[in-house]
Amino acid sequence: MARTTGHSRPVIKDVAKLADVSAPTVSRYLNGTAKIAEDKRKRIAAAIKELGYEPSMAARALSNQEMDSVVVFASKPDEFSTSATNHGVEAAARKRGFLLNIVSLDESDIASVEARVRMGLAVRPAGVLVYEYGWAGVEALKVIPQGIPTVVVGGGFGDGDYQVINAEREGGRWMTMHLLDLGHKMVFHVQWDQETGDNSRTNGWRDALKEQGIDVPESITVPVGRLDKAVAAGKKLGRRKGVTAIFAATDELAIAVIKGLREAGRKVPQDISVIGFDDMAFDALWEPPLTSYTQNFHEMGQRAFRMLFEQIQAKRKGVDMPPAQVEIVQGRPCLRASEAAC
Amino acid sequence: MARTTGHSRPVIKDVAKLADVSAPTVSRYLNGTAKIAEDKRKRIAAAIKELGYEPSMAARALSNQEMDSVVVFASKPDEFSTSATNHGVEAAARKRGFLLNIVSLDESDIASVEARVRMGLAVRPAGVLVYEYGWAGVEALKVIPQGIPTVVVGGGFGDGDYQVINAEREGGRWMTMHLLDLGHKMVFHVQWDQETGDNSRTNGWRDALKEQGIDVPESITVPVGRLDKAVAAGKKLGRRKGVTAIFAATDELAIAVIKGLREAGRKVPQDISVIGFDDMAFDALWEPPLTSYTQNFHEMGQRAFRMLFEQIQAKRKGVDMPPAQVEIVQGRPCLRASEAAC
DNA sequence: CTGAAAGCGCTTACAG
DNA sequence: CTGAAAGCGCTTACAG
Repeated sequence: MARTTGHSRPVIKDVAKLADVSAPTVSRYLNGTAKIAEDKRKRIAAAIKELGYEPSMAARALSNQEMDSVVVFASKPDEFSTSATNHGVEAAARKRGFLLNIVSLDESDIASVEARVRMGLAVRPAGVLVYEYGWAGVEALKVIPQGIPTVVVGGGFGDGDYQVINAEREGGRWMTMHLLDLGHKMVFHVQWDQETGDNSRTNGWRDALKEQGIDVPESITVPVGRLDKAVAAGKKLGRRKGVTAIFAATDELAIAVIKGLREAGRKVPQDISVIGFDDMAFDALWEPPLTSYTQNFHEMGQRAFRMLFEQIQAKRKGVDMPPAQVEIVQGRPCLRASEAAC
Repeated sequence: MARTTGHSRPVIKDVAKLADVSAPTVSRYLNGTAKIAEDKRKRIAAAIKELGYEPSMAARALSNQEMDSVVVFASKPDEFSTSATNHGVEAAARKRGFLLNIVSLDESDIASVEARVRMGLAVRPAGVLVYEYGWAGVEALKVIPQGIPTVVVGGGFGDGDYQVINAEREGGRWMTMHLLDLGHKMVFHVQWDQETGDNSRTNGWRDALKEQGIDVPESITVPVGRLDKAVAAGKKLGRRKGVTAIFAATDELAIAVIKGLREAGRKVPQDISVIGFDDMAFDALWEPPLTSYTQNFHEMGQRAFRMLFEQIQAKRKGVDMPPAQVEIVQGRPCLRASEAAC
């Protein structure tokens, strides 16, 4: 024998003995994998309760060849979108008795992405969720072996067979259209200078303009994180003729642009309307209160888990995988007071 | 036999066979638990590499009676403090080959806290971290059995044998002192109407005032989340004689107070200085740029894991637990332009 | 509906 | 330094 046993926590055998049945029967009871005689059911239930028995996930995992858990590979761990999505995933997973492992993919070169994926997979999770908010998610997808249930969260269309994405492009279109409806003849767009996917708010801006037969100008790009440059861009816009409406790709950008506009002597929203995107906590307190668009990351997380769970169940039952699907989670405009009719 | 084997992933036996040694030898190699002849080491290393072998954490956990993982019980999953701390924990855990499980404790009644703790413990994690930013953390602590390595994160002094907390009280003292140093004779304090622990910024405010021999007034409380009430409180303060400096317990509160002050016709910082706490993303963009105080949650998370890991190692080696300890993580003032000399 | 047996992939006391 | 054996706590094919 390896070491002394001295159970501190009850194991299935203890339950079986107390209920006067065999361990497999307890197992079947627990997993609903066979019918159990009513009297035995009762005795088992009572024994579990009396002992405070909780099955060992490790033992179960060893037997099942996989854990009742899912791992999320998160490309931008410090962002609100990530933590809100995580929370949604966790809530949905918990209902199914699944545990959540988080492994972050930030700040990593490609080699390290692979190492982290291997590490996350070492527990043999039943499935994985990859957040494709950043490039690291894309890399992770490449090294995750086939056959393990996967859903891609937050990418563009076509990045995976199973995806849940937010209606970002639609949101951008909506916001732009809103400005157009207010009578503005043109809406300018300021964005960070980084690649955006197909499903981007920026493309939504283009969609709206095209829909109205307006020639789409170049968007104004600002080096990532350089708020001062965004202020400068705002100032420049403020001096330019014919600028009456601006859709900023993020609230931060909107605020910086407003600052620049003021430096150029323009008033918001009287002279120029400015709206943002993301609905950050401070928007309502801003002067003027900033109109924005909110995305429902918590909902995304929940749906992503459910989509993953369907695959997991199909795999466990040995039936066909559900058909490929992409779910789109709607967001919602938050109208405040930073825009006005033209 | 239970089911057909058909190894998709290599197991220790495969490595052993390829390296022409026994499985226990591979195990000892992997865990450094015995000396291995040099030639065998080489063969084993080569075999592992060739096969792309990764030990099964589940099997290991079953044998070791515990998993190489830690679980965090997070009382306020949606807050920045939580996700930043998580990230720090995860980074430190990863270096030790430990996985992180997150179980959130929000929105739960007491009964559900207990169920979640049981669930989190079902994997037999090597240790647990409980975030005591909210009451749920306190409850969780009550139901976590003795003997499992635990560290309390973000509570007050004395909430556990092992704690890491931020220098919040000291931060509050520092901020208040800063205002006093600028020549203000009194500093008022606005806070949310919720219980704050011993280690609170509010107590730091009291500390500073007392230190300077100033009678400590009642702090001004605002119902949680009611920003409009905070604006009203600011307005009231603006009309009151002799108010020259306000330390708001959070940046949101500071901004709302400033709004109220302006409604009362006062200028910030010319007439009245206002500073916040937490250093939120928008502070620098505010008008005026808001002076605040930043806490290092990422660092807290890292230290918390390391403190936990020491206990885990002690327990595994069977040596004495490290002495009880509380580590304090320093924050840092972020001086901007919302305060001025009196 | 139910039990005895074997197996999941590791680790460790035991005996060289 | 190293191997054969037994055990960790479950699950499942097999045979009633």
